[in-house]
Amino acid sequence: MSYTIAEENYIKSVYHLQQQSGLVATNHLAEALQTQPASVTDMVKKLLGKKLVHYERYKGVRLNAAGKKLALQIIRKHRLWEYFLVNTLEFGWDEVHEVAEQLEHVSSSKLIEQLDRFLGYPRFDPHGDPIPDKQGKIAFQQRLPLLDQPHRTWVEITAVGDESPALLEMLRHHHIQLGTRLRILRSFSFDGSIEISVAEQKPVTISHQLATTLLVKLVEHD
Amino acid sequence: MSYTIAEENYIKSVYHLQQQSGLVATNHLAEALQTQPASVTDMVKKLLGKKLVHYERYKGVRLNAAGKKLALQIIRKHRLWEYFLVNTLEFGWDEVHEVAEQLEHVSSSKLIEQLDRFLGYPRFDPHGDPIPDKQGKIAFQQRLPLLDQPHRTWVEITAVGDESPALLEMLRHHHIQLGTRLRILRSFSFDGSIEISVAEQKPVTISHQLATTLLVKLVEHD
DNA sequence: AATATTTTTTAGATTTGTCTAAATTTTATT
DNA sequence: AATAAAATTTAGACAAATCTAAAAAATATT
Repeated sequence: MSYTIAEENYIKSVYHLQQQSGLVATNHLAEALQTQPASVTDMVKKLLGKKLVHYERYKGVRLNAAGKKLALQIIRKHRLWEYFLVNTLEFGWDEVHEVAEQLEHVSSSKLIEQLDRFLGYPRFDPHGDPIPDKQGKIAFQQRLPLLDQPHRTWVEITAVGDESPALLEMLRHHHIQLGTRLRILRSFSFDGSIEISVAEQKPVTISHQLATTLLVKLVEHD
Repeated sequence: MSYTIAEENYIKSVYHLQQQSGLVATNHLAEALQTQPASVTDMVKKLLGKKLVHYERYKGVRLNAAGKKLALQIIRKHRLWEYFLVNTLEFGWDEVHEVAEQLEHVSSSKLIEQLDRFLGYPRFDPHGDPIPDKQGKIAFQQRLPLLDQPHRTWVEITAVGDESPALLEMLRHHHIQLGTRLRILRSFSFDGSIEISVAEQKPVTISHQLATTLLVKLVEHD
């Protein structure tokens, strides 16, 4: 079975939206896909016909097993291409999404296998999101809000909240990227900013807004 | 301006066909694109509307300057991807065409720039066809039929006639690839086969059929 | 030159994915 | 519980790219 680009985009959106809401509402999907609710109803019926979703009129839509499997394959392709663009072609973080949206619809299992191999079977994309493997299996990694962590505890950045150029610029300025180790030294109640120590360097202060975009895992430090 | 995949495929086909015939006939284009003549007429009118071709009813179609420029950009993408697939992802020669057909329609000038850079600005694809540069300029290289070359003259393989798995297997067997230097030692009138010496090795005999697929340039040998 | 054949175009239909406007169902409010 | 508001679906239309069948033009043949 092969699917159109439109179908693949719907499946991907349903996957992402149902992570939060369980059943996905027509309007919600229309908003995400920048289209009209009536168009969504039409397409959902097609996906139902292709046995990729569960659907009840006026209730909402969600992926069945086949739909989830397809979604994971599309997400795999998207994230592998993002990894390629950033790590091989030296794209900035913030420039990859649109291109990966196109590349993810290229259909060739050999292409994806070989790309995965060439890249060294990466398990996380440049934003810290997991790359499903060939079987659709997703590696788990902690993604705890940095701000919830106790002071002086060493953590490692595992993901970032968004992929805007502005955030990228900010993180580059502080020499922070995925994998960077740091710990909170203190926090200021005045503006919610925090003082952190990045990888043994001398402490710097970052804004509350920046801190909220950072997700971390706990690490033992030696 | 941006173009649909169908439009790009038509432009590419017209480009290739007009290399031979000047004006491209409707049936000829239909044959190349595996579609009906009526569909070709429809699309050619669209391309005329977009000012990419010259067209006169019942006469034929050919690219104007804008159409040629577009065709060269598409061909550039196709051949860069083929080079990538063979040299980076270790595809066989014969496996790249279909995938490159899809990749060539991904639209991102940064992607192509960076890919070109990553690959080291190659000027010829894995079949020996030239890769147009950013400006659409094509490098020239001799492509003389091997069989026309005088005996004992050193030549270098610059291109191959087709991209079949069968030909690839045959060439691998003889350790012949693009860039291989060889010379004809003698030819046999019985079956048209020729004896060649590949890069100082001991002579081998190859069939007439194989010899006709090989294109070469003259080289000075020391 | 008249006729037959081939090529090309036109006319009208189909599929995919979308839209607007109207109708229907569900949910919220009084 | 009745009514208002919001969400969703249905009906009918449209653009892109294709098709088949018929008409028109160009080319070849007698």
